[in-house]
Amino acid sequence: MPHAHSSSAASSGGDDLGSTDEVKVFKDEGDGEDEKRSSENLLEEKSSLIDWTESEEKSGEPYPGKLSVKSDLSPVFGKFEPHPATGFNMGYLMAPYPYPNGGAHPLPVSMTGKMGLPAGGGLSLFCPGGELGQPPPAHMGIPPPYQLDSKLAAGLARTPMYPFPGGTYPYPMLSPEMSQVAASWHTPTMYPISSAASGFRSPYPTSLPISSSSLSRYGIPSELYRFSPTLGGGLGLGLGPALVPPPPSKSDLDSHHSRYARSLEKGSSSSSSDKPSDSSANSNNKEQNKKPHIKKPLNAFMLYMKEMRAKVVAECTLKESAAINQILGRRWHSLSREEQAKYYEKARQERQLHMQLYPGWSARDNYGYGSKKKKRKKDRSPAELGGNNLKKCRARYGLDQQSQWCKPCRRKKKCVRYMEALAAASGTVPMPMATPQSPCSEEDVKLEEMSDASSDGDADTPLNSASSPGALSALSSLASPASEPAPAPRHPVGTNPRDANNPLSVGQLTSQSWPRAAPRPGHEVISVS
DNA sequence: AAGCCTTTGAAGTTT
DNA sequence: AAACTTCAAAGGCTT
Repeated sequence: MPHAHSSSAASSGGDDLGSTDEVKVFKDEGDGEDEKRSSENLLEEKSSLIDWTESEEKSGEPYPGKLSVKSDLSPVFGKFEPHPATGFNMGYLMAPYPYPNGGAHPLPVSMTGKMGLPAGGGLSLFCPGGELGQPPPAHMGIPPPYQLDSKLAAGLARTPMYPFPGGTYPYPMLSPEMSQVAASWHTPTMYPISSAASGFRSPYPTSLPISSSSLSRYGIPSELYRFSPTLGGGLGLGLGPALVPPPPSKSDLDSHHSRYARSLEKGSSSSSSDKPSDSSANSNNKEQNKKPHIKKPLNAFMLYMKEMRAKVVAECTLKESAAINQILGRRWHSLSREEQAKYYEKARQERQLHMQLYPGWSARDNYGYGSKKKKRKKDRSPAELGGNNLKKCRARYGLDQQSQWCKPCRRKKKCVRYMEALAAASGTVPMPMATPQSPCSEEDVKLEEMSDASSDGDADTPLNSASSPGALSALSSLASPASEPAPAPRHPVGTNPRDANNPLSVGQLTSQSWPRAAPRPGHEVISVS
């Protein structure tokens, strides 16, 4: 992520751990020190998380003292210290960081009323007890745009797909240990589960011992490993070569690769992935065109997303992956280090297993896979980007009468939602929500453009001019209209954003995934005329 | 049908 | 070395 790098490089001395960089993005001049401390803490913590797994990997000594959570060498990977009823697996059902207003969401009750949302308790904005149970960055003072999806509002009545209340675990017959495993099964069941034969689209229960989940992902029948006396128990210890069962024969792998590749081909649904090819000629062509594709091992966040997505979908009534991913990104940041460590460790094992299975594989192999790789923004010509940006911006003012969104605006929904958020935050009468007559406002357009310019990393774009102290304030005024009181301090003094006891800190911590429309330094507001 | 969106992280490439 | 890019998952949405 270019913006991540740029910001981290500018502020953290290059220790790019990705997720913390933008914590600084919204910092106030006044509390820079605190923020710096917080951010450094984050960097430190996160890097220690990584070091922790890496050092273990290198030393062969399991978790040399940094964390005790892996002291249990149970065959069930991920058997960390059990969480209470609101622990990791289910903890998101309860807002871990209650809002000062006592509600389950960050908006004042009065504001929810203005937004036409149910005021008070039970149902938080759109994501009961879930992501939206976490405070937004204090500087915003408004709920995340995705909360304001009109679709979401329409979906408020949706029955949770996971109706069991927190604390009532759906697997009462299982031992606590197995319950944890079962919990990890829970999410994947949200997805269509292919047959074992089609295991390439397996539910991939990432909390399961890697022996089944990862193997199925890589197309290796778990049966090959299931009875390994070492693999499961070794998971917490890292997978030394001795612990890894002999990989399948080359023919096995080839077969699996092919299946895997087929099942993962863009456009081929999981349901059809294992059907015999209707046309052998077509099949052959495809096979020729697209070499067996060994996918990258999932990183920690991907594993987390895979595990949590369905739950978020169920809770928030959102279905769009982009919005879900934003939520998951925030949740990821709100995880404790132990919780994140679980996923870092899983990811490490994923990589290790992947290495064992595909010794010669390189991520490079997948570059440009299937030639599908779209013409990314940054690959586009200046004419496509910078040169036309202003035109695009102008075009954004045009209305698409058939659509409820501005047609030229890529993040249409967000535009509308952002406007709604602004209206709600300012206490003004919201503009018509998501009606065919609702354009993106100028402010919205500016925010979108700045966001685009930033994420595009397009230095030639006029929007991406040199950084200016005025940009932040200008944007601040956009996010927080003049009629509104000044936003809360972005970072409370002396708080560690990672500190779960610090309710405000979480939102700041997660500001990276917080609204794309949010301002970033280094981008001036320019008027689009 | 192909690509976008959106997230973080790993690993690759480029500067 | 730092910056930048690609790709992992996901599914609704747009073109």
